[in-house]
Amino acid sequence: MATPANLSHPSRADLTLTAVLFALSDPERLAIVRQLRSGPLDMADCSLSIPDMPKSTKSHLMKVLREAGVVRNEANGRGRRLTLRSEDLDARFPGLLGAILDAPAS
Amino acid sequence: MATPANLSHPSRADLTLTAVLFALSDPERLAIVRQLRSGPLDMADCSLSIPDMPKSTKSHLMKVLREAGVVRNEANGRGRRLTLRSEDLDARFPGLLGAILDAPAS
DNA sequence: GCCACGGTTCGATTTTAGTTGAACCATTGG
DNA sequence: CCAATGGTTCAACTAAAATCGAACCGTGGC
Repeated sequence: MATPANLSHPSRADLTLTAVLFALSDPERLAIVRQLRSGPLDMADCSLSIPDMPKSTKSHLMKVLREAGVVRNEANGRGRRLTLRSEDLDARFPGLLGAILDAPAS
Repeated sequence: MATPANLSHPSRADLTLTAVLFALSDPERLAIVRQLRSGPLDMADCSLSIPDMPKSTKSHLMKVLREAGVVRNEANGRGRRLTLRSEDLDARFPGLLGAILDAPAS
């Protein structure tokens, strides 16, 4: 199951535009999402701009993305598998995720 | 010219995705932008969810939108004319504005 | 010219978000 | 079973954003 307690994810119907926009308005979080575009990734494998970021900070970034419904975070062995919730996002906000991910990386 | 000093607007090339997303991640600001979709509006005419909001607060909302490059704010008589910078946004982030404005109002 | 109107700006305060160490928890490897 | 790995959670702190009154500024009406 999960490492410590199962993490809660909002259902598709509960996604709100403003929460999604907010989650993606941080460069670090956006960079994470960009990495997930090509498929799920183990959390340990997703690289950050600050390589020696404390794990609690990294975990917090993931929490914001998860609570906004952008990312699914499930246990996988002793680590965590991160998945972009593209289908849910596309269903509720058509074209949004694509437009954001296609935008210049800046 | 302007009412008090000319307001500065970022040029198209200086727009950043994260600043735009942040500006639109607030429900009040997003509501303003939705009103501007059908054309420019005098600031006094754009309604807010809180009708008796202090003018300094309203002005601050506009500032965030302006500094992110979402809205142009120019003097017009003794008031202010607000314009959505759709062309600039579309040029730099194709599809983004449309996807956001087409999303459910929530 | 003067005053009311619509807005911006400043500064102080409150609110919200980010950061991080420490404690804790499952899982896997040995 | 034990220790290391990979992550979450909590609490305390710092940083950033929102709020709003007061002072101020152009413009237009009179």
